[in-house]
Amino acid sequence: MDQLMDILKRNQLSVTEGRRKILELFLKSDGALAHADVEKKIDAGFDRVTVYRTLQTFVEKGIIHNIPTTDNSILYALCKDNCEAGHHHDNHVHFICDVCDKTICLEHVAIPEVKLPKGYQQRQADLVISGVCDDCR
Amino acid sequence: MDQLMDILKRNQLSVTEGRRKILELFLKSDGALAHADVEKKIDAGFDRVTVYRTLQTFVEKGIIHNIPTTDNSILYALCKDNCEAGHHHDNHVHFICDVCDKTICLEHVAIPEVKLPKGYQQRQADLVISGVCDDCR
DNA sequence: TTATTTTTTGCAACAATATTGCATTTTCGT
DNA sequence: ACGAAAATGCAATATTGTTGCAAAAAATAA
Repeated sequence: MDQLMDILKRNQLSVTEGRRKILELFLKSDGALAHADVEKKIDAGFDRVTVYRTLQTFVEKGIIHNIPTTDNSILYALCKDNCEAGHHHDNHVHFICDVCDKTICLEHVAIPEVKLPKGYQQRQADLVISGVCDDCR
Repeated sequence: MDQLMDILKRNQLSVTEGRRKILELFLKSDGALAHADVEKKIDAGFDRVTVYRTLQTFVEKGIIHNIPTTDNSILYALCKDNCEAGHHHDNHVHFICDVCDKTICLEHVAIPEVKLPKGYQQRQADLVISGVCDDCR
């Protein structure tokens, strides 16, 4: 299980217990995670600040990316292709259930091209679909 | 200018100065507004709590809706068609500029249908495109 | 390995944002 | 105008995110 270390090394990050644990959490959880989720699901007692900084670092390095939400929370999800820092062309489609609040990533769905007004340059596109998931019907 | 009163009445809301002012603000500003924007742009000194509650009420009534963002802020925008409370089929496309942070609503762009997994029911779809706007190039 | 440098962490304090209860005020229907 | 219902303001509280700095851990060099 050196996948964790690989990812961290590749991104020139020191390998620490906190980073390993958080990264591991993302690797084994299919959905997206909010800051609060990360804090809860990690048994070890890491400081809130550490979690904030770790997530921030991961985003900067392009290990994870954040997903738009309509409530004021930030959801983070793993970048499957571990894209280069700075330019993530992750065109993700996410489904948020109104009932159970779970967010899942629809990986196989592609976002069609959208024609933007003149002069607008697209970097990233996120499609967020909300409704009721299969479990909550 | 009884458009304001009309909207409020239609949604069974008492007509108060705060609600009129806030609704007016949305009507005359083309883009989306955050809570902070609303507070700033209203000259009258309304309590923060009132603004929170008003925005919440407007969302519940379907007068405004909120736009997904990747930072942890909530953006509100007017529902053009003043849809029924509860079911807003507002499939909005929004563009967020990475530089100036402005959010604009691309009204003429439609979100194509997306095939969801079995049992999933779509209520709303939001496409958020980020990049650089024409002004910031 | 040990010593030195660099990075990360935890703590504490702080700042910003959002929520709740309750008394007062305003609006609405009669 | 009057009484009932709804909205507001205030204070207190909760939640969430940030910053500075000293201690601890990890990386680098010898």
